[in-house]
Amino acid sequence: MTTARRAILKALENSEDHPDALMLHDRAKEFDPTIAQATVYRTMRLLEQEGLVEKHDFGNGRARYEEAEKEQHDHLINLSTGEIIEFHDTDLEALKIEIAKRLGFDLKDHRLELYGVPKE
Amino acid sequence: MTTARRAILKALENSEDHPDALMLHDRAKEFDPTIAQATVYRTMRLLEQEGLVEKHDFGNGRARYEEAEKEQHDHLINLSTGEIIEFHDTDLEALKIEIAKRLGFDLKDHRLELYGVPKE
DNA sequence: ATAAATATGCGAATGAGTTGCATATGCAGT
DNA sequence: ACTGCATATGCAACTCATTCGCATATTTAT
Repeated sequence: MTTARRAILKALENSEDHPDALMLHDRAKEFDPTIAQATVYRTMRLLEQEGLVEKHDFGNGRARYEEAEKEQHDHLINLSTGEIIEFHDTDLEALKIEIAKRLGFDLKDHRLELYGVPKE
Repeated sequence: MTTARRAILKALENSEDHPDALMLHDRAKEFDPTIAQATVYRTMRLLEQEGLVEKHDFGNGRARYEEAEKEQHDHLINLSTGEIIEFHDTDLEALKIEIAKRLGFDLKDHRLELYGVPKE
């Protein structure tokens, strides 16, 4: 547990917005001004492997991260603002498992993103 | 309509396996041996913009393509083999739209991939 | 406190995809 | 078919996110 890692973890805890590696680097600098980009990348990879963090690709070139804790959820991206909204739907979860089963598979993972614009 | 583009289109028609740009380049060489990578990339971008092709990211670094025609479908990736299976589920479609609506959005696009291993 | 193990910073390397530019090609209009 | 011009191509150089090598610094086990 190093200064750099503590800085990254704090930056992550303070972030509610699915930050990317660059944002995390900036935010972590507040707690460890000398932290390097490479360290952020290395640490995020580690955290992801440990299952403490989830990595997402919302299609903007950079990977985005969030703490892996809360109940399973999916994301809706507001195409007008880029805002990311989390949602959870039990029917949807069940349906995903059911579809995989129907195709002869055990569902191990999945990725669902909805892209939408605000109504009217 | 150039030789290079015809080659790429033929390569694409002959491909049932969601090829990436490298695979398409190789396959297009059969019809135009001097075709360049850059041309494949440029053409795929064009085809995607024209809506003739869909670009997917199945999480292996390279974008994968398929002709945009058939009815809307999602993908299940067999984690054991890398094979990509297409499926369509009406309930799922309806549910996605319904969830977006519930959150106050009109669904414009979505991305769903299931990752699974063969049962038992 | 010391040594062995691990993490860091830096800059260089990677790899997918893009781009600048000079040349080649497709496509009118004749 | 022929000329002109717009567009596409090949090539090599470039971008940008991410990774890596390595010498040094920090942790952790002893």
